[in-house]
Amino acid sequence: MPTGEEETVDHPRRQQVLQAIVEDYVHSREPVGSQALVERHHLGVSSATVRNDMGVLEEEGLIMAPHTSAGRIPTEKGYRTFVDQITSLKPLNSPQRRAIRTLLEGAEDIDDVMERSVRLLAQLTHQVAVVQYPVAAVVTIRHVELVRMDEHHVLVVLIPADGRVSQRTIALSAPVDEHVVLDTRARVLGAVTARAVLEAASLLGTSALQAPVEQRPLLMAVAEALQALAASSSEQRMVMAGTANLAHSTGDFARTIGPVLEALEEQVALLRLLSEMQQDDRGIAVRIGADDASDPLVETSVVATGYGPQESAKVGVLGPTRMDYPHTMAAVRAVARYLSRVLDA
Amino acid sequence: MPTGEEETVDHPRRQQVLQAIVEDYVHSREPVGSQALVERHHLGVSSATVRNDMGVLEEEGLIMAPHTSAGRIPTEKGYRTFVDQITSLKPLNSPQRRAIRTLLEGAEDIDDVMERSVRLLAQLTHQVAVVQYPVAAVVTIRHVELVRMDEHHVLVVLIPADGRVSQRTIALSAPVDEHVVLDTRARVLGAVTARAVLEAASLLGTSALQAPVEQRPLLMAVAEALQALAASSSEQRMVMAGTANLAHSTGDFARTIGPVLEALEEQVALLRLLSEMQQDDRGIAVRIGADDASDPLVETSVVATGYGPQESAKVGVLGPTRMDYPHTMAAVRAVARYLSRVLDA
DNA sequence: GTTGGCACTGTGCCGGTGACAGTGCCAATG
DNA sequence: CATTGGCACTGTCACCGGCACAGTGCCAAC
Repeated sequence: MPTGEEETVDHPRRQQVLQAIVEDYVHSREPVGSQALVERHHLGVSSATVRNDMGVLEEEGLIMAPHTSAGRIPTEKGYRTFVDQITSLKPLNSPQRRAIRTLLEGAEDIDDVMERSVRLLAQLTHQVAVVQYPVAAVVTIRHVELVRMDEHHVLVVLIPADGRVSQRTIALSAPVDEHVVLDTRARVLGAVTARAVLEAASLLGTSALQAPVEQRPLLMAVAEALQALAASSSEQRMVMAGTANLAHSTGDFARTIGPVLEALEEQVALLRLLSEMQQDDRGIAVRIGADDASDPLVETSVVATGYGPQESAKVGVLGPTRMDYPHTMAAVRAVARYLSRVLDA
Repeated sequence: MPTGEEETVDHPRRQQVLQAIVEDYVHSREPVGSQALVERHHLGVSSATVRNDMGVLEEEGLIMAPHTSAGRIPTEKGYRTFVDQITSLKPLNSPQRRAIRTLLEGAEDIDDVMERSVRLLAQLTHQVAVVQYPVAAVVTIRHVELVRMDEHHVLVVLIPADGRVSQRTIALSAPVDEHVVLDTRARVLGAVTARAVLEAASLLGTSALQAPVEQRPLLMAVAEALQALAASSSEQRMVMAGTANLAHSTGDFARTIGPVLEALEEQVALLRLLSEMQQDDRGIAVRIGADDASDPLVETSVVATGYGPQESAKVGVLGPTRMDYPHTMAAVRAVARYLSRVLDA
């Protein structure tokens, strides 16, 4: 990096100008000019000086002008450095905090908690909110129920101690009798109750060899099912709310709403995206725009953070790149904290 | 009704004109004029005659002109009579039928069936599709599991014979011990297994009186929970897909997309709407537009039908009033039939 | 009842014009 | 050297008149 050119990062006023541009643009949705800047923010200089600074900022690729004689709007890189220079998030105001507390503490079960959190976050940020179900830690099995649906299908219901019930249907190539299912059920119950899920799965696999031959296929299948349930259990589930907020963002974004909605329906991809995002030192991950234009999430940003055990489950917000980052980050963090607290209790 | 005026319903060519207008408008999204009409559809008359017919249709409120010298577009009432005059739905073409069959028959469990159906229907119609979970008929209880979460909360898991597992957390005012939960669990299991859900609930309520006093509050609560589960079980759940298709509908509808998305998130209201719709003699219910403008679903239509036992669960499609009704109706009916078949097996 | 003809009308599409906002540059200043 | 006021330059937008166009409504004729 040539030392001859001064970096904006080391130039307080230019930083301030960038910040002012971002704030004004986010709030007005219109390109912001030098004069409007000196009026609204009391930087102690004239508009000409600001123009010079804006020229430098444009060279650095932090802002751009839609056309020759218009104001400037932040680029993705501009948002990036704006977000990076935020050191402290101002906490939510007390009515909002109270809303979070009363809402989340009134929840009845885990589904209710998820539902309420995601709605709350959507309302707080006026964006699309997503909350991933917390990962089931290593929990012990409370009960396993086998239900014979027809001669080729048996339903496995897994009830762990934490109440996060899950189920899976297994298909058998050979028909299975009701009494075989019942016998197997008894054997399974005896073997796995009070054990950890994964441990139980392998245990069943080996114990299948000592079982009567007619139970073996079913036992093997149950072991497999348990393994699958343990692996892909509810951390692959998520709830979402506030998609209607996408419609509020006018202008260009209205044209990108289609791809975004599609992306939101692909929950698998969305979950992957959330878990791949790297949290920064503030404990919040912010993804701004997309690297290539083929990405359905062009012009949209994601603000996310973890919560729960090891912050492994994600809670996040998705909206246009032109969003109120400080507020969104504060809201996401607040909801994540309350979620962690509620789940811990 | 004055016999002097002839009703369009009894006037074959006017019906034909209405039909042609609807078809052209749905496909072109532009007001359709008299000349274009005689060119594309071979009605054996001149454009002037068609103009006369259109005049009558407009008087009857079936079509309207956006302004003096433009073509006509159907009104909601126009769509209504258009839909009503459809007597037979032409079945889907064979690739589409094959797609339905292979997709639905490859499903693993009930959730998978729902998920696949709704995606399929969305893709088939290019609209938003919704599928309600089939109502649990009067099924017998396979198993009930009680899990003590903390001293004030117990999770009730209900496993009916049809595999439609459901759960509910109950809150107790007085703390409850682990061994009380276990004892109660045994009592509940003995009392309710193999009984119908509702029957079991009332049974528990009465038998609570003979139980040890420390079990009574829990027993009562469990009875309540079972009752609630039976009433509001999974028929209150639904899946949805294709919201991105809302964005494709350009023009005015783009402005109505916000309220529609909001309405879609209010699943309770949506389910109520679906079940309140009256199926006609073809077995399909079509709601066109909203009666009053305050309804979020202005300019949107719903095509729905029932499936499963007594056609009690609903499957439907939601889109702009300007939609391809015959095709949508055919697709909805086809998916509903395959759903009924798959669930029956 | 149907048809050709014709006047009428609202819309969309130019091309031109003026107000406006905001820039870039320059010369002057501390 | 950073800052400043001044000024010419330049895209955008809104407005306007004219014009082609699509489509209607009406009428007289068949």
